[in-house]
Order: sequence, then C-alpha cells, then structure tokens
Amino acid sequence: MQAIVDCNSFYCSCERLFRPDLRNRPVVVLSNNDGCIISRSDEAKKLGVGMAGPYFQARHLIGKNDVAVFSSNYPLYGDLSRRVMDTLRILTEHTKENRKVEVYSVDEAFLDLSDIPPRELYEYALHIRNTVEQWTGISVSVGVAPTRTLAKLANGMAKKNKEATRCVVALLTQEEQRIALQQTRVDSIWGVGRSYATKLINWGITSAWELCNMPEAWAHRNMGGVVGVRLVRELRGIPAIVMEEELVNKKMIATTRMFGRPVTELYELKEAVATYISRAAEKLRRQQSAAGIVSVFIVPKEQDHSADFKHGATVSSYITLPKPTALTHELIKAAVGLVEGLFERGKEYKKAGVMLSGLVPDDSVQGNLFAPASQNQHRFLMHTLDNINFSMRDDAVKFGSSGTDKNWKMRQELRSGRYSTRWEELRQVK
DNA sequence: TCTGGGGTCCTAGGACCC
DNA sequence: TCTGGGGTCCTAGGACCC
Repeated sequence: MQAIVDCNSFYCSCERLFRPDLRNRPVVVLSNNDGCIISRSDEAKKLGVGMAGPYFQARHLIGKNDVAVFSSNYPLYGDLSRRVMDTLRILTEHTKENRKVEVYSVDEAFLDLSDIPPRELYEYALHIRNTVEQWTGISVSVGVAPTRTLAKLANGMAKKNKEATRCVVALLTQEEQRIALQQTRVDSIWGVGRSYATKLINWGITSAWELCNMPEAWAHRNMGGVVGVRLVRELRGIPAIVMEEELVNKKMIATTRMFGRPVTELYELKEAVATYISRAAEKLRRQQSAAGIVSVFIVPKEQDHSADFKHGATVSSYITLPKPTALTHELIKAAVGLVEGLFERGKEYKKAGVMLSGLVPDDSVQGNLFAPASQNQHRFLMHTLDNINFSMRDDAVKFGSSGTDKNWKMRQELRSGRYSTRWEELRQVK
C-alpha cells in the first residue's frame, strides 16, 4: 500500500503558525509579483475565493471579508517543509528499508507502507497525521490505497471532509475503491488536466469509474500513449507509477520572473538576465553539474488582451556552449549575448527567464590542456561566493552585471517575516 | 527500369504536476 | 491598471546512418 501525506493549505498554515491571531480568519497567499492566489485557507475557500485566480479579481471579495493577505515567503515555507519531511522520516524509520519516504513537492510526500499489516493501516496513518501536527504545527491529510493515483484520490476525499474523516481516508478493498471512483469526477483525477478533462467529458466519460473501465488500448490511443495506459491501470489498483530510485539531479534548471513594472531598456533586461543566471548557476553548482546549453526568453507585453496571457509572443533563443560550464561569468556572457539578439527597441517587456540544460556532472567536464591555470581559481571563487551568499544573505556578493538598483524587481509588498531562518526576523513575544 | 527498412539521435511542442 | 515559477515525461517528425 501507498500513502500520500499532503499538508492542508500549506502556505496559509505556515503563515498562521506565527500569527495565532489569524486562526479563525480567512487567509490567502499570493504568487510572486503578488499576481495570483496560490494558497487559501478553508475559510477563504468558503468565501468563494478561487484557486490560482488573479489577485485583483478577488480583491473586492477579500476586502469585504477581512481576509489576511500575504506575499509568498519561500524561505519560511521551505524551512517548515523540511521539518514536516524530517518528521515523516523519523516516523517511518522502524521499517526495514531506510528509504520509505519520497518527497514529491514542497508540501507532500509518498510513503511506502507495504510492510504494515492491512488491519493496522488506518490507525498507522492517523498516528502519522497526528504526530506531524503535534511536532510541527502543520496539519496534514493522508490518503492510503494500493496505487499512487488512488492514494491521491483518497487524500482528496479526506481534505474535502476533514471532520468526518479526521483527515485520513484509506481505500483498502475493491469495494471501497469502486465507490470512491464513482464519486470522483474525471477532472479531479491526478494526471487528468484541463485538456484531457474536456476531451473525456465530450466523449461522455464523466466519472473516474467510467474512465477506469475503458480498455487500455483506447487509453493508449487517446490519452498520450503509455501515460494513458498507466493512468487506467493505477485507477484499477495496479501500481504503474513506482517510487523514484533516489533523489536524482535536475535535468534542467530555470529561473524566470515577471517584472514589477514594464521594462523598455536593453540594459535593464541584461541586468535581469544576469541576475537570473547567477541564481540558476548557484542551483547548478549545488547539484555539482555543469551546463552545456544556455537559453534565454523575454516576453513582450501583449497588445491584444483577448489573447491567452500565458501564450504571449515569447521570443527565445539558445546557444550550445563550446564546453559545459558552471562558472557564472561564462554563463552570463552567453546569456547577455542572447538578450542582445532578442531585444527590440520600442517594445515593453513584462517577463524574462533563463534556462540551463544539457547538464552533465561537473567533475566529468573534460579539462582543456591549453586552458589557462586561472580556470581552477575561478572554480574556487564560485565556491567562496556560494558560501558567502548562503551564510550571510542572498546576493551579499554578486556580479556587477546584475545591476544594483534593480527597479524592475518583482513586487512583494505583503511578505511576512522569515521567522525561522533569519535571526533578525525572529518572532518577538513582548 | 526498378529505389527498403530499421535504427538512433535530436528537437519542438504538448500535456501534466505542484 | 493588476494574471507565478519551476519542473517532468512523452510523442512526432526530421536528419542521418547502414
């Protein structure tokens, strides 16, 4: 059996943890640039605040109902996430194999419960739920089932009805699974997004149970080949998605941001791109990789507002480096060159991003016999720079090309303190 | 005159996730 | 006025090889 442990309204719960006065008040957390609503407390959901909707559209509702609003505070959420995951690891340590927890995202993890006797599963899950809340202050929901997709489905049922289920739902028998599938709409299955949902409904398939009964060949033809087959099997209780072998390195590293205001000058775009590259290069070095391909994209402000804003007229280009590198200045040089090619005078830009791909392990990078000895010093410099930025504060030391004013930076007007990772921002009680 | 078939690698783009 | 950011996997199709 598999379990998925998923934090309830995670970002909102994190904010509330340090603001007990908000316990019964509706809370929402905004995306970067204060653009969209990405987390809502139950009270906010009840008010009808939509998920992932633009903040400005919900503003009226929020103002009228005394909703507490926060910009996202990733240092805080990251730290609390680590505490929750550590707790899960401790709770599952008694099992023989050491790797029973697979962190799936910042607020959820899969647990392998194959060596827990079926009769004890529900109590076991409940114990996990209660202990995580007691130790970290974060409340979670747990779904238990033979496959990951069914576990997700169970988790959704637990979240929907917290009191009755005590935030734990286990679908252990075929009978329980059938009823759950019949009650679940096809568009809330894990792995069915907007586009497949529309297709399925047009075909007259509206419940998860109906999809579960479609032949595999049909799923292969109509739902993305092997992906569709796996999905149908998972619904039937046949595991088709398995635990990851181990934490693997990323295959691509991206840093992209909206600007706080429209940007018209080339030098500002270059500063932004150099800043993003510095970030991405840090991530690159953290996993001891080097990048062989640098891509850059910039997004002009739409003239046509009726168009889908996510599919604007993005312009992008990429370059394959002569040799993979993890050195920030080499990556910046490549990226800045690309921006110069993409930029058009007279246009307003709202977003830019960089991507590093073609990643290889850094130690496997072929040394060049004729490279100057200074190469190794560069490497040492990068290491020092990362250490300073990690221990002091972000960007304490940086490259001049990143700019100093950065008045294009994103808006983040409502951020709470980084209570648990910065001494200066420690919460004070009188 | 008749001009195959199978394999690999790469890229672009679609779909999904949180 | 104001719509996030960072990933993954898969497929199709083209280029190339023998």
